[in-house]
Amino acid sequence: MTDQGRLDRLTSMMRRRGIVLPSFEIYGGVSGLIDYGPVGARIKRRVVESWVDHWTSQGDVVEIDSPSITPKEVLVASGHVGEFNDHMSECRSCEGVFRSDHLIDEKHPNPDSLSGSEIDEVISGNDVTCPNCGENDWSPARPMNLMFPTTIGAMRSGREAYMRPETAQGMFMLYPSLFRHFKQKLPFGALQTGRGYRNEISPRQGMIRLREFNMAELEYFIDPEDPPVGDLSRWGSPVELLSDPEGEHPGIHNITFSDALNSGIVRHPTVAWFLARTWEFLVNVGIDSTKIRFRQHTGTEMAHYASDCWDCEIFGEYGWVECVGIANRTCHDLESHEEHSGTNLLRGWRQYPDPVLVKRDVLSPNGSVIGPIFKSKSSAVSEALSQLEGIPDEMPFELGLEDGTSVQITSEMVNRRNEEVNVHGEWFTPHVVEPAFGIDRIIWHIIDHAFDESGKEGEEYTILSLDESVTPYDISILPLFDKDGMDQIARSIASEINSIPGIRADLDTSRSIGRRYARADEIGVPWAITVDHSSLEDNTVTIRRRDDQMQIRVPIDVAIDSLRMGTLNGLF
RNA sequence: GCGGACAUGGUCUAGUGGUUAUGACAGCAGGUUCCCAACCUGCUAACCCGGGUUCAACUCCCGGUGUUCGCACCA
Repeated sequence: MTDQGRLDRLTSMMRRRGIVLPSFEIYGGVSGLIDYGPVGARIKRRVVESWVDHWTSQGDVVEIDSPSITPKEVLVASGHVGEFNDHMSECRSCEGVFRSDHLIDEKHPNPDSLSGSEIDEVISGNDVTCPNCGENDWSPARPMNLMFPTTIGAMRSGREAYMRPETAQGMFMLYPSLFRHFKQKLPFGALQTGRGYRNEISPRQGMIRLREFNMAELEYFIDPEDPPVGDLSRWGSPVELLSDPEGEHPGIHNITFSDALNSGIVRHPTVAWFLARTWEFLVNVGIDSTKIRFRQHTGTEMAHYASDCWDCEIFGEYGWVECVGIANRTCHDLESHEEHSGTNLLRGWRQYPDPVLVKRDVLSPNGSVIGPIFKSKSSAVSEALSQLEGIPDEMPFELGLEDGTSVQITSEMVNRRNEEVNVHGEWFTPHVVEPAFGIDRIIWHIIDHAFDESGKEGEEYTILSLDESVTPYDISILPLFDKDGMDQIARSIASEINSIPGIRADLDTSRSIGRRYARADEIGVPWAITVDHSSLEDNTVTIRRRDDQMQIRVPIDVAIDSLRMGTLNGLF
């Protein structure tokens, strides 16, 4: 943590200037919910757009968009209903509340797997005392799910559902469509940005822990036997990696991504690629590269779905904060959804380099004999015959059926046949590498890192030195005086600039010019055009650069064209 | 969720059981000013919500909500 004053000034500024404010404030506010105001919403839009661009520019990643409301079955399969569901036990003596599984960690090999009543049995059978007051007087364990429950449809026929705790399930639901879209070839990825909902017990720290928050997640589907290996040599500078203290390379490493992979600190090549691309994104939107580090999860803190996980942490006013999680979710989700839904569409096809000729003996059922004998059971008999591994040498033999019963098969019922087939490939469940971004946390740190109070000529002065890709406005248009024709020129410049797609100008006409520069600097507007008396005579304006307050004079059309082309810096 | 502290214009704040509830900054209108929060005049704008005590509550009490600190929690 750094000095408290700066955090207060920063959050005050963000309220005052309409960046981020508490929601529903006239009704007292709700903790864990925030609004982006007129300035903040533009910053957020640009951060999200940069993020989507960053990943879709890879060419094998597409954007999708799916509902927040998610039927319960989906979240049962994903594990969120079960695992996401911590039990809490309350001490009747001191009213302390504790996670039940933590209380019985040492009394039971796998406390996570227990139901509420089983937990209570373990607690009462083991003389578990309250860590706070030492008493042993527990109320029954209560499940405390962090998801917001809701109902789809009205009345009793409604279907149980939850607000999604992550956007990732949307990508898994759409896997069959994505597989077709990518011509049935891995690897490919899909991403979406949107809201996620977690009913946090006690959200604190402003926009760091929210109950409704903006996520941006990418699911990258790969063949685990042929994981894509990106070119990591593009990133030459070392990055801070804190590897698993229980792993093979414990400790802090200052190392390039490429060396981290080669030395085995990062275990998976595709994960390494996403670490590097994540770092690149963060730096591109203005995160200070010296305040980024990656931390590998230990086995015990890993989410239920992940087999390997790195957090990207960013340092700011709240210390090191996890802003991105990069997880190798393996085949967990797709496999579980296949099982729960009964579909077989969540697979990838692995083509063999050369077809493999497979010879095998099969017993093909003779329907005209089997039918009359087994009647309603006959289709089960045929099915069992086709599943048979290893053909019995002697007839008759006992054939086990799926329902547990068995039947006598005689030689008249089957034809022994020698089958030869060319096998061209095989189905498998793809693995998933997932970078999951907390957009609100990233926006916080972008603004934190840009918030520069170093002052100007000894006076207090703040500049929000945002990267140009995420500023709320691209430029301010300032008539030196709001009269004498300067107002007219300023208005027409503003409207011409605003007609350029994706570029926004802010026209500010009130109070002194210095005050207006200060207002623009405070919210990070990188450029200002000032219309003055000379503009009336020769159609020139001055362009002011936020970061050094330098000014140059150019013709109006040069200013606008350079803004359009993004080449204003070249004029200085 | 527990315990403590706190809650006054947009922001930061002063203060009182009873008169018109401070001040600064920001904002608005006008004046002035030929480029970096200047100055002058005027203006807008607040006691978190609900109960209770009291002749009278922004002030005291209780509850709620929010903020914050510590504990717990953070998949």
